[in-house]
Amino acid sequence: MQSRENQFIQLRKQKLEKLYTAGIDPYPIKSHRTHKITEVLKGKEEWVASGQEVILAGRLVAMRRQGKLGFGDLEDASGKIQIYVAQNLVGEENYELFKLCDSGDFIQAKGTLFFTQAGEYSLKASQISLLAKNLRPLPPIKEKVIDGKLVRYSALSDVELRYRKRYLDLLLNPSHRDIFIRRAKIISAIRSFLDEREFIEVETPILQPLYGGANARPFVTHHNALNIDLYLRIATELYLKRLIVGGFEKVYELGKDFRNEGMDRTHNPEFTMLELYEAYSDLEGMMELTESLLQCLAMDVLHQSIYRFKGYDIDLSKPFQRASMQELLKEYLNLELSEDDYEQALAFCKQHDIEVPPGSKTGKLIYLIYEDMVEDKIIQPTFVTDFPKEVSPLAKAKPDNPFWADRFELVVAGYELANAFSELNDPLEQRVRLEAQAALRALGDEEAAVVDEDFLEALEYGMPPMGGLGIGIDRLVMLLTENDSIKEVILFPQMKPE
RNA sequence: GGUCCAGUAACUCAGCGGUAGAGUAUCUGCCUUUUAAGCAGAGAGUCGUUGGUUCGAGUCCAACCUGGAUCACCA
Repeated sequence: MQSRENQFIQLRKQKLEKLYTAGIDPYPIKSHRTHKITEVLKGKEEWVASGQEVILAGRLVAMRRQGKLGFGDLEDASGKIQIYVAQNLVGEENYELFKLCDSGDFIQAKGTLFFTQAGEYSLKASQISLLAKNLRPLPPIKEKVIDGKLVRYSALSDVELRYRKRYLDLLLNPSHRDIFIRRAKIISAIRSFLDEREFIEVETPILQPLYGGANARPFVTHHNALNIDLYLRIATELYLKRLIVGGFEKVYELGKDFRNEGMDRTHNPEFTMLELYEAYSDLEGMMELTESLLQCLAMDVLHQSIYRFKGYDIDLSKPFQRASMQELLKEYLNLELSEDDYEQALAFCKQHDIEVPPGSKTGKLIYLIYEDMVEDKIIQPTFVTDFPKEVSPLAKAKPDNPFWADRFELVVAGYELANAFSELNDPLEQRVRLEAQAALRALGDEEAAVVDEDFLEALEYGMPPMGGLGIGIDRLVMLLTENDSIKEVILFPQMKPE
């Protein structure tokens, strides 16, 4: 007994045979499109009046045949139009071809534009031809425009199927296509913004002999010719800084990082990061840059600076609020902690079931409390400043109190969107910090950083003072497309094998 | 990893102890201005998997698989 699906496919294959018998190539090498559909959708009356013949091509997404005439909906990437195919216009032979067409086929239709009796703007075909036969029926989608709103009577909504066979999702759910179009616009706008400010886009190794620049467990792979293990990068930071040592003043990289950790609504094992470094700038400069960038994205992509996300009105017009971590603990938890309050901080963690990794000192505890109990409550764009130095091994300490690092994270709608600091350029101090991380590793913290001697050597040659900024692009896209799952903004999210 | 929810026809779902259902899709017939086309008819499901309870299991129970939500860790 054949599966139902195979029976569907068998039927289509029988049609293929009929096409071959009729001497029709179901997969011809050339198409002859003269216009994109969107082009004929502009100036409809003029097209109709001119009687100009056009050839449109696309996927047949719906068929309404009735006797010796029929209608179909033809869709290309630019739009959708109805085609009208009548036997007395295309001829008996060509009409037989139309009868062998299924929804899902790619076809091209030659003809002129007109309005049907029902008033729908359509292509009146003088000839149709097949461009690519569909063998596997698409899930049926019925839709109708009521009061200007598109009503769908059924849709591909199975989340797993949507992610595993993303092409079907994109094909059948046009609004999901729009998410990725917007993603592309965001990335393109970021590039323009940085290019205009004279940043140089660079590419640094994804395969690295040592990993660094963040706290995370890496993926390990093996290079056969060198017979060494290599790590997939967890961040681009240490290589970009080497470039500043090498004389570049403004660099950025937009690319994938890889972290061997859990997956959930906000984490995919590979994700897209923007990192940039600007010599002679500082934290203030990074704030200005971040504000301007987000403002620019809001206007270029959203065309407005205030928009709804998860029921909140998010206002991306600058300047953003600023608050130190200490101030936020006071504001949200009525908790006053400073560098000497280890016991108090520890007690608070225990009281609120916050897991404390071995080797944690006061700074780590303050950071844990903030992350656990404050971060997700911050809705409007806020620069959270003054992170404990203990959790910022690559950032400069604040001159007035070296317990704190000159660092900020930008939090929007409870998400950490950007992370920036005045980059540590003192090679001896950097060594001490990395060795402290190594000590944490020895205590069992698998995410603590490793000591990168080559990086330290580069710093010894001298690196100017500078500001650095990292922005998680997937989360940014989530925010600007109003999605709260990272899988919705990644075309092919990581899934368990079937 | 913990907890909760879900998996029935190609799609969306109903059925929750007694012979597997609907709409759409598909196939056949009719139909020259339809548009969720229409009318008439037909075919189509190991009811996620494996066990168990029962005279009898999509239906109850258990385990497992897959996914989603949520909590814990991280961007």
